[in-house]
Amino acid sequence: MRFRLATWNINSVRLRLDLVERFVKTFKPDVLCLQEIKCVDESFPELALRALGFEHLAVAGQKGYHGVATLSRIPFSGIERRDICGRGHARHLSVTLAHPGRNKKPLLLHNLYVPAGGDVPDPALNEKFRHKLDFLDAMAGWFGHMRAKASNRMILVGDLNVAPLETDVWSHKQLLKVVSHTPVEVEALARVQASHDWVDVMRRHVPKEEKLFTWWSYRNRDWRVSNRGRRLDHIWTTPALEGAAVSMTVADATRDWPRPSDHVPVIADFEIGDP
DNA sequence: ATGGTGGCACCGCCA
Repeated sequence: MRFRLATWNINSVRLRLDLVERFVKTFKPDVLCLQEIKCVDESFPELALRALGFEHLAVAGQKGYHGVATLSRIPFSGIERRDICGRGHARHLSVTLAHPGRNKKPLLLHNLYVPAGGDVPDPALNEKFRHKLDFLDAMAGWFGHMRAKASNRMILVGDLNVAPLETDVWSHKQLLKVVSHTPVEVEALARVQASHDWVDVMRRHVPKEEKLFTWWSYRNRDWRVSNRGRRLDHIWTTPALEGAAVSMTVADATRDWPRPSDHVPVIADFEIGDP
């Protein structure tokens, strides 16, 4: 089973439908996970995306904010939306990809949008930061609980809104007190990662000494020159799929397309064996 | 030390 998987925080799917079309025609993903679609299910541009070849769609929308969607050329079953922190936000969607192989072991794909967390990195002063930490803890608890079960073939993608490594930000020192790179968030994300022994696919392909970003603020005029980026978007797999991601690309060319998202897509090619 | 931009819904919130 071979397929190309992409994840992209699109920052309004309706406004940037043309960018999605251009991305799909250029990079030809088989499965595309979107975050921040910013629309309710009813106004999701399903027909236009079906026309691009994605016959299988799962949408978890919400009015105005957040929202995730998973589009696929590969059939899937078992769509699940999970309200991870109990606030009614649409921040998670998982689908079970059908495996054409003989053993048909399920492959569970999680699409996540972790709360950004506001500006003040203090849970006592900033409820949004509190929510972010709670959300990450809930993720760790949930995946830790799942660990006992048979779900050993999972992929997790999305905007996790945390840049864990020093080289995941343009300046480790200058961002230590900036939400997305504070030690308390990095530790919380590390607990999520440890909860199911998740493998950081992007860093299996790019050494941790090298800078690697997926997001550049709209406030930086010349984003490529100043290069004040962060790696907020991630692709993880369970250890059973370690090595299945044979290549990885950050499609940063999209950041120069007209009216871009502030995030760029991350792409991984998977080759998954039968058992 | 500050402010810089963008989307959606509504006269601010969230990123």
